[in-house]
Amino acid sequence: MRLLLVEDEPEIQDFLKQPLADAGYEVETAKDGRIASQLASAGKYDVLVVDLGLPDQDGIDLILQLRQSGVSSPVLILSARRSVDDRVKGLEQGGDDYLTKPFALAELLARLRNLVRRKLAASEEATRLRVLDLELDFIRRRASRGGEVLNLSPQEFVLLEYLCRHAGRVVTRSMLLSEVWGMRIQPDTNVVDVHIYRLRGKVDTEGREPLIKTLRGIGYVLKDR
Amino acid sequence: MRLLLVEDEPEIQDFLKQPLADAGYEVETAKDGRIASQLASAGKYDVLVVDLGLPDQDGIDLILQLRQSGVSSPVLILSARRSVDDRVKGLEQGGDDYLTKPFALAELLARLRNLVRRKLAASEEATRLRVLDLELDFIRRRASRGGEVLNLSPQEFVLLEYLCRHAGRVVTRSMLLSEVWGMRIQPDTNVVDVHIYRLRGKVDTEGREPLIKTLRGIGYVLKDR
DNA sequence: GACGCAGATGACACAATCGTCATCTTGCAG
DNA sequence: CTGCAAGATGACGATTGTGTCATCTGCGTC
Repeated sequence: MRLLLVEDEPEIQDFLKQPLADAGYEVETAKDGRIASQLASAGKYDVLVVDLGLPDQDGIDLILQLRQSGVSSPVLILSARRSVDDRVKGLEQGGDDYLTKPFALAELLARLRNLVRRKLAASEEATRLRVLDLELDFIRRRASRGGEVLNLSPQEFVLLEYLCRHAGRVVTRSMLLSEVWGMRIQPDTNVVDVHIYRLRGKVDTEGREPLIKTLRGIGYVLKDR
Repeated sequence: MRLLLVEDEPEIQDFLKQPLADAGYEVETAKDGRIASQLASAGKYDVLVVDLGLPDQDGIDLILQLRQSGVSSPVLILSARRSVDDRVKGLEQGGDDYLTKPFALAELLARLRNLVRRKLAASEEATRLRVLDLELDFIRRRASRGGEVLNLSPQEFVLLEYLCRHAGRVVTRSMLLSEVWGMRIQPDTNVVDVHIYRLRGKVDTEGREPLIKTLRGIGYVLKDR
């Protein structure tokens, strides 16, 4: 994890640098806003620690400026300003967390870990979907069951995605036709049946518990437990 | 935004409920761990506010339990326990933020907004990619330029994705062959050239500034500014 | 300015995907 | 138990996607 520490006081820098490194961060430091801007725009940091009291610029302005130029890494603000107003302002203007000095090192570390963890978790959640032993990866457009990759056609993947997003709930033919196939009007067709059939051939292979259930006269359900 | 407030003291509940509603949250409340578990597992909340001092269960245990059962919404801990140890423990065991009582309403609101905003931003970032006026949507597998949707084949999409993820940097043929086509050994082929050609026909259409540049003898670059 | 080669382009063939249809199977009502 | 209708299955043809090859173009060198 790459971390940018923006802090002008050498004592605090020294106080933080080693423990942060011990905690597994690759730490780089900037002692004023100008340097921080340069570093942050160039390198990709996983998290930033910003002291508000900088010699050349207000820390809040620095953060606003970074956000403007597309830096979206989480920012933890470190500040001697303890008032509610200051805290609220910091949190609203692009800071993701706010810690007042004096602070406990352990708490700083815990909060940093959290910022990073939250971001990873959110990405993970947005790009993957799991239903029982079924797993969809939307970035790679790959599905797997029990760890084994399924060789799905594009359409099959979309169909399975829809089923997974509605796992445990009934899905009718007309829902599928309009949502997956984008057919407003629904002519006499059995595309859905055929695709479900093909999908079953790949997902519910012999020896596995069948996940795609038929509800006669209604539609289909994907088992979710 | 749906918010679950887990708090046993009626005064604090009352104190918070209206302001939270005013801030735009649909608030539901639980006065002990059991009720909170039920509600949280059933409904999808965008954020949880949990008081640690519950009558039937320690709040930390509740959070651990929720995480276990797959609830991944961000949690803000509210607590009278002010020690560093308590705060660190709360933050490490599944809490995403920790506010000690007494607290300022404005700060609670600011921190809540932050939790939600962060999560949305991270999802957004993970599922979309923008390079100049080019935009890729990985969930829908759609690319657009200047708002206009491009009709790309699967392979073309993957190629464009690779170019975008390396925008501004040189991409050689052999990089593309191994990363996009998965070819370890690289026979004499011009697939890359052909696909770049086809991609250009859709991305760099007439009247637009060409984004896919050729570096003779080296490879290609996607312009990023 | 001519030449040579990297890259662009156009045409083709093969492969994968997708929707339709005809037929078979099976759950269920009577 | 029987018959029917919903759904499953198998096969086919149209369409689209993808890689190869032959040829053309134009950049950079001499």
